[in-house]
Amino acid sequence: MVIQSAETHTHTRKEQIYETASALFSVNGYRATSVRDIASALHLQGGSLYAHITSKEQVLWEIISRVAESFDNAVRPVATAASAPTDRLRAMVHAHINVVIRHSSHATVFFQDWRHLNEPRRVEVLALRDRYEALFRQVIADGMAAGEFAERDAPLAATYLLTAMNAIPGWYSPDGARSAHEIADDYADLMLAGLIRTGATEKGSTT
Amino acid sequence: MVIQSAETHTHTRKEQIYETASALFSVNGYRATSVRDIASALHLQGGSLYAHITSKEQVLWEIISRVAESFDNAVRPVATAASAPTDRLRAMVHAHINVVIRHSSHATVFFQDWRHLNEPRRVEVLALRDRYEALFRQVIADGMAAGEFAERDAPLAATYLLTAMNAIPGWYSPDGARSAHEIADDYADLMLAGLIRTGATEKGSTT
DNA sequence: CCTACCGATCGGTAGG
DNA sequence: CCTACCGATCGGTAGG
Repeated sequence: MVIQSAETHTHTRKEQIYETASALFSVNGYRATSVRDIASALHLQGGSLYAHITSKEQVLWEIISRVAESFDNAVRPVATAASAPTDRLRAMVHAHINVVIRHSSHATVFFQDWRHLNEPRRVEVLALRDRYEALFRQVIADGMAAGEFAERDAPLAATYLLTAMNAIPGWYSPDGARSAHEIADDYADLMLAGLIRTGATEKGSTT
Repeated sequence: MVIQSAETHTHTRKEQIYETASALFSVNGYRATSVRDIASALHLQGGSLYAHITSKEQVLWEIISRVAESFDNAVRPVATAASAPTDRLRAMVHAHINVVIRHSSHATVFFQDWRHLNEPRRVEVLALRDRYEALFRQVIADGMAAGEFAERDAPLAATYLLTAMNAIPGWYSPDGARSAHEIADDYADLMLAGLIRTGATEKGSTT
């Protein structure tokens, strides 16, 4: 076999189900996608899915928990690196946007359908999310403590940045004019300019 | 009768239905909210709603088209004012965030459930939205042409700002530490700092 | 993995 | 605005 599948672990049926479900959920939403929609996209009968899954909600959980882990794996290392806050934040923006675009449909399902998880999992994913977003709040707070960033509301700035990045799958097209890397650069520029101390050289800021 | 209703036009049954539906859609989503959920929140039987509405989707359309109009009414006047781009953009951010917070549930339904509109309306709301977002793209482009803002990707900057503002109902709480006005101020500051020409006084920018 | 089925619920209507 | 109902579809299961 010379040509490999474009997807990552699409060899097993289980993985195919997750990929197909993710694609359908991301476009139509979890509640508007039936188990039979997923099955027929795989040329299966409705009930046949249950040889591989235990419930529709378990599929949702699988999609969401996996992409949550991808975000953490990609961003936590650069967030906790030894470099300056400015450099760390720029690297985090690149890492986050990379995941958001590479796992576009999974990320969309995460952000749009987490409400439909049942109760132990719903609260768990919110905790994971908060723990992750704390990485951004922390770097911004670090930048202020180090004097690189002006003093302002760090959690609000983190939310501003994160919500803008998380909306990218809603409008991004791989055929569009801008690559993921260019978008990440622009977003980091816009954010950093808003944070960095003006008149950093301490001359010429006496307007 | 001394005490008035807290809601705006809650006198007619139709308006009560739209308000109730908006509250339920915004929390659980359009597809996860049944016509009977709306009815029972109003202490009615399921079928009784159809004395006032023609379909569930018409209710969705009413909610979405009205809040879309609210956005336009609030922002278009300040977007087309005679003032400088910097001042106009700041005023637009305030006006937009005001609508987003004052009509929180309607705005959430707009952003999260427009996909569930049927076809003539779905494309219509997308056109309205694009026409509206063009106001932001235009002011940013104006600011660049006037030399107030540095040259960059204006549509991308507009998307960055709009998506961040539109996510506010997802985390904002009226009991929280920050008022709508303070959030608008901070968001405008963060955005404008990212756009405005550095070293505007043309001295001290020779790093 | 299929056929055939389960009870529950969906949006909507008739007829008052 | 209610009672009673419609056909369609839902997530999930039995038994092979």
